[in-house]
Amino acid sequence: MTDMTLSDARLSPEALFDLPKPAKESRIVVAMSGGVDSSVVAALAAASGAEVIGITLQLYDYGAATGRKGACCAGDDIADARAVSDRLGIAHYVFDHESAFREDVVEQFADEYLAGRTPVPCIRCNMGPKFTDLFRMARELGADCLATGHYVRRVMGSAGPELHRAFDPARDQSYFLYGTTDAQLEFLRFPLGGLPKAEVRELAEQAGLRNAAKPDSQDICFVPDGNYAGIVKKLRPEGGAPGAIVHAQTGETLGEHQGIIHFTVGQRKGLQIGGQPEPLYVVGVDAKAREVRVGPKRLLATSSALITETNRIGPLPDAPLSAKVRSLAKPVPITLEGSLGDGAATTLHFAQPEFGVAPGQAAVIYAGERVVGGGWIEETTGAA
RNA sequence: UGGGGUGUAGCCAAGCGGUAAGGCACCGGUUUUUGGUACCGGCAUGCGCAGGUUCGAAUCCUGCCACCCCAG
Repeated sequence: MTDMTLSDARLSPEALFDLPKPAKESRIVVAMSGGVDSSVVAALAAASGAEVIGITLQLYDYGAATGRKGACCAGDDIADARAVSDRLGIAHYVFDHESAFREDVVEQFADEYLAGRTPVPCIRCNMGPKFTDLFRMARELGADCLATGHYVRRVMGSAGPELHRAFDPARDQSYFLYGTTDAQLEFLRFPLGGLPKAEVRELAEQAGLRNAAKPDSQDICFVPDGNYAGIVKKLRPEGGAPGAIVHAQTGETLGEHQGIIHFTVGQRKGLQIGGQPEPLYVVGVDAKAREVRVGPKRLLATSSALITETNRIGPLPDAPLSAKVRSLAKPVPITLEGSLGDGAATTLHFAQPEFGVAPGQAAVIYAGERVVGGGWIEETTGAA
């Protein structure tokens, strides 16, 4: 780690970009958010000798998010991406994708909450603006590949490229990329998937990037100060309509809430119901009745989940499968009932009861380190 | 009106003369490119009010107040 430089063997163009022709004859488009990670990707690409074009998408009105630290793709971030590109001597384009992002990601985000579900905007964003729009632009620019700063690995298998979890499990972002299609994966490169974060920061410093010490992004990029409900209510005021908090077993009304958009299955905090012998968790959200159903933790136990709009990456292996139903979780053993991919609906059975499985979230399916695919959680069945 | 009971933090609640358990809620922190979860920490100079007994009272005594139940 101490002797690391941009000419390190592990950081060779072959290892990082797997180009179809010599680097000197290649053109790499880098998706630059303005953060450290994608900046380092740009630096690595530039060091490979290839022609590099950085692209930054402006996804939302950053005026609204001014002063926010750790946001991606806006304001200072765009300036950072530009400054990094200048320093590296690469071309850099900024495209205004605000309206598309608003339609594909933000509006849907709000609608999901209104329907009593819990969306994952980062996945929608990857499926739409990042891997569809950016993908097309890179193609149009005659690029040989599109490189991003995601912490996942693209590994060549016998049947083509596979998507694998990051080398650094603490950084793995595969949960957010299950929707990647085979065609996209063919063209995509994830140079950081094999590196620990600390090393990436070191590379940023060595390259003299001004955002080397920039905080990691977190929360939702278009939500200033983490108050997602505020955004939803701004877009859909009806989301703040009050309703009852009802005990799922006794039917007793325990309290009132200020809008179902504030709640998600598995949530414990914010119910403001005291005097209970054990904590209460949200076990269901009834959007029609504007009712939040609560109960003890054991009511969260789920034995299976119906997932829809499934995607499969590469062939389904003959190997034990596991799944993550949230970003921060260890994959748990599962079996599938039904086919995976091409948008089919499939039922996923947990070997052991899983707690806090929320409709609207993604279930991402793994075979060991490999991401096999996934889908949106439509409904769940209690283990009781 | 008579008889009985209860009043301890936002809520539930232990304590029964030795200097305020615990749970829920709430707040803060850690973790984290979704929402959450989990973990750690904080949270009554005070026990309905006013007197009294005692070295010492939430705990004993007296009075008052409030609420609940039964009776009529």
